[in-house]
Amino acid sequence: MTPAQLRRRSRITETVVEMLEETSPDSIQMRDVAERSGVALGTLYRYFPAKPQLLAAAMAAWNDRLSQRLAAERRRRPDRDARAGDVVERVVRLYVRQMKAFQRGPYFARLEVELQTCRDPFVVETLVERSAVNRSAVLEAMEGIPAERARLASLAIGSTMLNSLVLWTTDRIRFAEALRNVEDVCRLVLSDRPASS
Amino acid sequence: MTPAQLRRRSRITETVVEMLEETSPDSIQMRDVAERSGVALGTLYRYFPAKPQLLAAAMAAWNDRLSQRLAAERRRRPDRDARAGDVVERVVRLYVRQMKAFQRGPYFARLEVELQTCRDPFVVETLVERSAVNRSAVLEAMEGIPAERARLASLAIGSTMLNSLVLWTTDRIRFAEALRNVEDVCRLVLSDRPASS
DNA sequence: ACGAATAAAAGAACGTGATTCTATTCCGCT
DNA sequence: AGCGGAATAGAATCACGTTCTTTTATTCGT
Repeated sequence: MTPAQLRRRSRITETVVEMLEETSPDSIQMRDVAERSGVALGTLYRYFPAKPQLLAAAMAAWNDRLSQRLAAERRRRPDRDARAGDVVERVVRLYVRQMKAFQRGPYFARLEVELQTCRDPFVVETLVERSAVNRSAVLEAMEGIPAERARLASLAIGSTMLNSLVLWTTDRIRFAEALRNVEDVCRLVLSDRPASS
Repeated sequence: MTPAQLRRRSRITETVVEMLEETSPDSIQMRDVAERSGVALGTLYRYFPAKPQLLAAAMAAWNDRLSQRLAAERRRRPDRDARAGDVVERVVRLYVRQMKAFQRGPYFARLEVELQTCRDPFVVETLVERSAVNRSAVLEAMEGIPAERARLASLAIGSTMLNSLVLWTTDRIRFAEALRNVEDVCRLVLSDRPASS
């Protein structure tokens, strides 16, 4: 892929990211994406053979942007590092950060849900990659917890986060409740609790 | 609603349930539903103003059928009652049963996921109703656990179940793993565990 | 620097499936 | 009998993703 092509490609995904800041994934049309990113419809389809793949790529771009911001933040304030504080605190911080990002970009939350439930193999592939990256961050924050238990805990927390996003984006709960769900489940699965709490 | 209309309505939903036994929700077409249930397309739309509502109604019908079967089973084998065994056992039994039902009807699993992420207010309404019914069954099985903790536990387990269904239906894990996820999370959130497990 | 190849542009055309509309016929009721 | 609300049958509409066609740049090997 030539540099010009890479530029074109990322111009497209950036356009979609911009659009997702103000509209929902399913009201974004391929035509509009092509137009707004100054590319012909055929070209758009050369780069992204189907809409879900385009959206998945945009989601990945958004994610990368956030990771970079996170890394920069860490350099500035090492006290918020994934190693600061006790396990529960660290993990909560990690997930709360993700939730807050979704709060700022509700259409990204919808998209996340849509992609998670998407059967397109290409999309699944990008999901698997993203979850691998994510897993390592979570396991880092859970350092000190036995592997099997960490796996289960992150499954439970991740599932709760996704479910809370679903409930939030379908107006069944408010964002504050969604956030609290995630925090509470973190504590539930991570804290050693006395035999009768 | 006249009895004839009730009959017509349930003939439609039964047709959809039948179809869901062999095809995925999105390859079910409104035309076919109308035809197979011996009703005109316009009539179908009179009863169900949009496809998701029809699917939601079918899901509800399937659910009811299962609950009835469950109730019958209980009458026959009281040892499997929601009150038999310790808490963990009871809750596990409850969720495993649901998972197995989805295993038998994989397209219902897909539909469940699709409905959960659906924004149509009518669909959300039926979901809320179903979750209320479900909540009471879960709380019954969790008798003896403090209310707040029970709420959290069922949130975590329910979320894990949904997420596992998603992972399964998108071929990211096998059914056995999905099942194990749910069981393991049940144990994780329900058992009192020693301070260093 | 020249002529294939390959990529991009521009936009028309296609296809699918949900939804809506129209004209007609049927039923239950008084 | 006769009125009004269902139901029928099926055509018509519509939105959008996807594909195709034609024309115009680029790229690249030599």
